[in-house]
Amino acid sequence: MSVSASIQQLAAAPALERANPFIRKLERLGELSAEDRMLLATITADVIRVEAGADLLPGEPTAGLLVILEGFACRYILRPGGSRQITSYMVPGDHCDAREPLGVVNPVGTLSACTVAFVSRETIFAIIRAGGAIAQAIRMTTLIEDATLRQWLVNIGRRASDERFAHLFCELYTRLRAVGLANVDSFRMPMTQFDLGDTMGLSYVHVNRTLQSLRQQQLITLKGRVLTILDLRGLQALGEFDPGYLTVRGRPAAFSLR
Amino acid sequence: MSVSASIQQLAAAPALERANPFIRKLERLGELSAEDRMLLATITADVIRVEAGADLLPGEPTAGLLVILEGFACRYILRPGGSRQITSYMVPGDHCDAREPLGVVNPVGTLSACTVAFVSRETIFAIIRAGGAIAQAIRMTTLIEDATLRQWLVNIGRRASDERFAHLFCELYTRLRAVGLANVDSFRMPMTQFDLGDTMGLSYVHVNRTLQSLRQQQLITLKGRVLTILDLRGLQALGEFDPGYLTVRGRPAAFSLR
DNA sequence: CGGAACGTTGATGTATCTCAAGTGGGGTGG
DNA sequence: CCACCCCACTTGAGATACATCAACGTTCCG
Repeated sequence: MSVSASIQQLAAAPALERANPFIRKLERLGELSAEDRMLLATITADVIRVEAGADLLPGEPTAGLLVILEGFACRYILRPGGSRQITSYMVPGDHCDAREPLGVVNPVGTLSACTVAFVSRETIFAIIRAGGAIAQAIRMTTLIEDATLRQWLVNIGRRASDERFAHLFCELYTRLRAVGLANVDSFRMPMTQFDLGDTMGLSYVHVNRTLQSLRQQQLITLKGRVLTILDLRGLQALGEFDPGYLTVRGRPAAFSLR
Repeated sequence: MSVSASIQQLAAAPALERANPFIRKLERLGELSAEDRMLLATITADVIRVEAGADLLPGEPTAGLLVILEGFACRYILRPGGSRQITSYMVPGDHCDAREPLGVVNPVGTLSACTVAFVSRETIFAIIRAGGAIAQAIRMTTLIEDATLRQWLVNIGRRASDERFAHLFCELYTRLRAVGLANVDSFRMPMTQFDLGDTMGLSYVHVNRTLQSLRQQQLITLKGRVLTILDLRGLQALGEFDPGYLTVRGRPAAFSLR
């Protein structure tokens, strides 16, 4: 063993924390202590690997929190006729409540192979009860999710197809950058055009034509599931994208009503 | 003063509670004690009257909770070009957080004249902290709102215009019945066809034609801002409406992650 | 009685859907 | 290593739901 190897080993724990997108996300939303980060690393250490196109819920009946560590998942609703509406994307670092307290289920499916952690109900309740920085950060995520959902409503309800994708790509770019999963101008986007259609309320044929239009407008390239943003300003302008809804304003309040 | 007058006075407090839609809504979502109901009546006693077309936020900078007691309001998002997307309706009994912790505002506007109560941040925080039935019920409302938003996404993203309205009318009927503001087959629906268009992502002209289609299908009548449901089963079938997302399943969990 | 806001109707344009037939690439089995 | 296959992507043509523009009717209120 060389000296450099032992140095690497010493640095291993913080490096793992940096690689854990759940920690990376939450530390932007609250002042996490070293213990908080350690705790988050511990409770998400037990992971499951699932393939693309799998349903994650209802899975573990006693589970409290489902955390995506790698890959893309989504929440969706199926219509009786079979058509599907994706209601949110879950990218690494995102989580959702694995309970179903309402009389209707909102399934979670994978859009790519995923690494997922389940945090038990008892564990997460204890953390929430303690009311520390983690609890605060998790409350912030629910506000951001709510705002994101409302933005999607504007997107689908009021914007033309190319504007919808411009907005979506800007949102994904921002979210993925926040957890270190986007390069300067590109990121991996594993969903199919079929999935994109179910996200935007469009047919997959029209998705294809819209993407071609965005390519022709010199805004993006998309090849082999890698999206490259050629003109970020242009894409933001077309999608009317303002990242404000994805970030907390100033110091987060000590309490949230949720 | 007659005897009957004093009897009426004796009965006044419970009668007021029954008339308070905030209490009526929350008591369906948690086991409120008599003290809880009294407390809710007290904290919403200080009301403001606002006309239609007014903005409610940002209004009281220190406010914690905005509660609609009479009338319809909505949350909406304006696009730079001026077009509007309504992201949720607020009917009597509904509330929202009057804070704006995110870097983007989501205004609340009235769709009719409204009676509104502001509950101070300190008051509501104390209630949330105490963790009683009221806190529990309020947490449930956020779950229901989230589920409702996702249903709207399906509505706008995947359903034809007549199906959208069928779903919306079923939802409103269910919500208004829960607070005693719908008759057996009709309720007051004060928004204009313009507002309905901004809700469903449709032009107001198409709203008008869609409503005519629903009338022609013998499903509803709509005159003078009163919607009458002629065929509830038919309307539910057309809108694929399942009220499950508006109700808690079984006994609400003692804790919610939110 | 007049005006403003809301609702209705018609004509025309267009974004998006549906149906249908390819193309391309990456994995698998022979 | 090649052939094949499957799945995603692409392209074309025709249908349609919805938007836009413009005019007119109606109701309500001052």
